Amino acid sequence: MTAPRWLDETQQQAWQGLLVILLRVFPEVERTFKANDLLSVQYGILVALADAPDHTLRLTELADSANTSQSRLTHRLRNLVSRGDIKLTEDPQDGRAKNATITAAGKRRLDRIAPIHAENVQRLIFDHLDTEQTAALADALSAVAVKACDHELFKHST
Amino acid sequence: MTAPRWLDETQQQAWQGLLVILLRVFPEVERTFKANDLLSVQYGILVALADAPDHTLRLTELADSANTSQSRLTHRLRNLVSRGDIKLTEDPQDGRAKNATITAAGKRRLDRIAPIHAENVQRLIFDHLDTEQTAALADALSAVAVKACDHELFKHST
DNA sequence: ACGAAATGATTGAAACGTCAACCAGTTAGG
DNA sequence: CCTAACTGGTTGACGTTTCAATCATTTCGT
Repeated sequence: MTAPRWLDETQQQAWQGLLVILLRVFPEVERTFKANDLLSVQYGILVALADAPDHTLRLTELADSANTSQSRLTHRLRNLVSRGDIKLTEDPQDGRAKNATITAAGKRRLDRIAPIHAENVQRLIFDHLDTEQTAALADALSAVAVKACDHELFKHST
Repeated sequence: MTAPRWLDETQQQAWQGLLVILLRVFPEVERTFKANDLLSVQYGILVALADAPDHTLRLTELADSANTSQSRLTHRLRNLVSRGDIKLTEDPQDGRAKNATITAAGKRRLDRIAPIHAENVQRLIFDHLDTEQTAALADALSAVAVKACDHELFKHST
């Protein structure tokens, strides 16, 4: 085994910032969603479908778009389907697969909540950053995000 | 009501990055903690105590240091105490309050896991950023974090 | 074509987080 | 003093997340 790669001071500051956002900011965002009978994950699901061609996505693709596990998707889909925000249809090509489609009602709910959510994010995050900081943040975070979506990364390295 | 403050393209990119980190990277970090009989929240608790003068903190301060609610702290403290990583003592000054102290065993567990965690964070986050990006990230995130810890922010504005 | 492996999706149990209600001890007002 | 309001902390119930096990369907190897 080699020497531990400790975080330097700057890295610690960045990591601590992420922790604060995870543990303080996101829960606040979640509370707003809950006040509108939604979870942030469900919001992500609705957004992914609204942006998809034909308002439809195979469940596996949907899970990937919404950054969730399949099982979490199944669980969260339950209420959305029973409530009529999303419709499920079996894929004619592949007997295992299902397609999810956002309904008009689902689209309406999304449109109602989206501006509230946007305001929330502005208030909690971007109101405290100038243009340069925001650009730098987008640059750094998307670099990390791109790699995180390369699933290779998660097959523990040697 | 006024016009919605939609996120511009850069802001969306930044926000999407945060979501990927929340929904993909943090769970991966959490799995590593779990493999060592710990939750990330508990790790935060142990770190806060290890860094505190006398290895001791009042529970309210501990909750704040670890970015958790009091009730979550209580719940997560249970195992840590019963397992001997932390000791609770009643405050002599204030009959309501309690102090938490990290024990030698707790410190040992922390020291065992810290390097694994550091390696994980490097691999998942900082290995994909150069020095400038890391500095910019630290700058922006800590600006957001500082504000998030001003609790005023969370008393929904008018 | 036939069985084995892989894929798409669901299930259920156990652990976790949240929230509101609560208890106990302390502070402050009259 | 005595009670009301407040603070520190705990509890329990409910909904969510995770994880491993499962089922059905499709693909692959030979």
